[in-house]
Amino acid sequence: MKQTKSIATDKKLNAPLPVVSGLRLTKQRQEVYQTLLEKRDHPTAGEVFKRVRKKLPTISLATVYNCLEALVDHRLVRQVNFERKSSRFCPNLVEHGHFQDTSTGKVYDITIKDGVDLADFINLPEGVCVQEAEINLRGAVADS
Amino acid sequence: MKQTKSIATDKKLNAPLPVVSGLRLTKQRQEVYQTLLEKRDHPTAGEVFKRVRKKLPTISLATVYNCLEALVDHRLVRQVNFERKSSRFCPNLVEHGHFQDTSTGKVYDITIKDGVDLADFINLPEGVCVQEAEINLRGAVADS
DNA sequence: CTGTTATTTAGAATGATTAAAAATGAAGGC
DNA sequence: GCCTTCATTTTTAATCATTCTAAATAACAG
Repeated sequence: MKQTKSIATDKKLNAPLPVVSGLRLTKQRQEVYQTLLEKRDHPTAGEVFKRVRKKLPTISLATVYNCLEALVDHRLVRQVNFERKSSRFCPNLVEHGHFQDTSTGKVYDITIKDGVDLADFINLPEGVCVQEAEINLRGAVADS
Repeated sequence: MKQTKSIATDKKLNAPLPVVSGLRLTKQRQEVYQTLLEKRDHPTAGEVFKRVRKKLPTISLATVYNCLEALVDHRLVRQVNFERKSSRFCPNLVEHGHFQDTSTGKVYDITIKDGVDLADFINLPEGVCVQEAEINLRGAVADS
């Protein structure tokens, strides 16, 4: 029984920031990452700052920006931009798009149909190699 | 001979800004719109400002922003955003996406295959009505 | 444990965009 | 065509998110 709660599991719960070459492990980065995992509502840097401060009251906003940048650079987090508003951050690494409800501003992940490839629906010019693809939708949600 | 150069033709060449309800016709708006039509390289507001000043040397940057906003609001121009960089502007009203060459920063229109619909490749949740769709790609172009 | 080097911090600086207020000009009615 | 009204333009200042700077701190290697 005790065995079922393995160290590995604990690590996964409390320190899930993967060890990646070139990314030094700091408590700020771990907490920022943990915060993104805990509530996947696509928070802005300012929102992440507010949440992380509950655990690390002395963290600075610049550090939150630094951490988010490091996580994005190392492909552990995706940065989502809608219309030059504040960037939002998303720990979902599965290829997906985003939908923003124009009345609430809330952002939701949109999954892509299985087996669909970019080249299936857009005309890519010769010789281009797509490194990042962003699909951002905005619209209304029927209130139910 | 004089007749062949009709008023209608002149208007089309020099004042192609469509008359749209609620959009008052000003020389600033006409020139901004004309500038976007003349060189479809997705200029930023600052770039538009530089170009328009050649025709209207007294126009202000704020006016360029105002004009672009008016054109976008009236759906005569599309605003294209890549990664919180300066917005770019595009007079192509046909549904299309954009590709940015990461080495030059240049932005190109990407056409969507005929008859393809959003719902064909993404899973849209029940009750959502998509009002705007943005497809932004970034990558490299093989030099030839 | 110690040195090296990246990271964090606080604060200032930047850059794109927007706002405010006064001056100007477009469109409709006479 | 002229007047009136209200939107638009202009200049300037302000805002906002984000980035930079320099000093203090903390990871990680050895």
